[in-house]
Amino acid sequence: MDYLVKGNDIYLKQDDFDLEQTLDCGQAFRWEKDGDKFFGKALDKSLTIYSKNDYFVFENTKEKDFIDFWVNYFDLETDYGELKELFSCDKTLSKACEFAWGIRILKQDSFEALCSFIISQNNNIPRIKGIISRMCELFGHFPTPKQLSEADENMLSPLRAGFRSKYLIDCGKKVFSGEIKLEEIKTSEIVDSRKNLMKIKGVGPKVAECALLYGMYKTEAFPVDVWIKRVLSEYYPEGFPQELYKYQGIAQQYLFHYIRKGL
DNA sequence: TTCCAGGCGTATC
DNA sequence: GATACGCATGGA
Repeated sequence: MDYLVKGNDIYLKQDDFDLEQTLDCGQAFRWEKDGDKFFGKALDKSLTIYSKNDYFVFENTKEKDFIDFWVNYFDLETDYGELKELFSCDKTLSKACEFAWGIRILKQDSFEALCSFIISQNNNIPRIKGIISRMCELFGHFPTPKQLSEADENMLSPLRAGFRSKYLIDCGKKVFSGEIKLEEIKTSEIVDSRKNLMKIKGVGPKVAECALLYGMYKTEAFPVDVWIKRVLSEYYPEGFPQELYKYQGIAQQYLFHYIRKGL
């Protein structure tokens, strides 16, 4: 980890990292750009970050928070250069990685990722951000399982989440009661993890896959939405390369960004 | 006005 | 197991 402490800020040198690409590629929904700075939240933490010359500046950040939280959140200990090399064996992926060279997978909190992607269904990214923002405003922070379990649809009406409100409540109830144990799901075999997540109303194959990839860092989880469906039918009619299985979720993120913004 | 968005539950066969 | 349809909301 190549960083230094300067006043109240942390200066980090990091390859394969672009803020815009990482924070605005549809994996997290609580980051906003203001000029050249990004302001965002993850669980109860918040951060202002921007790039300056060869460095990423973590503004007003304690070294302890950087080490204990943000290093993991931004997945700084994974070598994305190595991953991109692995992906370069495939022509389409190679182009996607060239275009979206600075994407990293954010290691988000499991409950936050799960709720976020429940909200994402049949929805567009600006609206997903709006609903999550209003939800955090309503509760004062990202809601806990307990808080969602105690909510009712009327209480959640300010979110304008539509039919997804009842799904959020069911998710809160099942996680809070322990019927769904996210910590166990994190460490179990992915087949079992999927099966368990889908016991929650409003969690189907796509949402489960997103929760696994972004909230539990199962890099083989492969969310297929309308965009990835288009990529698969156009460029991978024979199926996705099996030799990339272990990291196909990360590959998917490069492809997702590429097809939406690069073509 | 109609279509679409990081889908899913339900009914029906 | 596959397919069809409705669903809340708001921007294009």
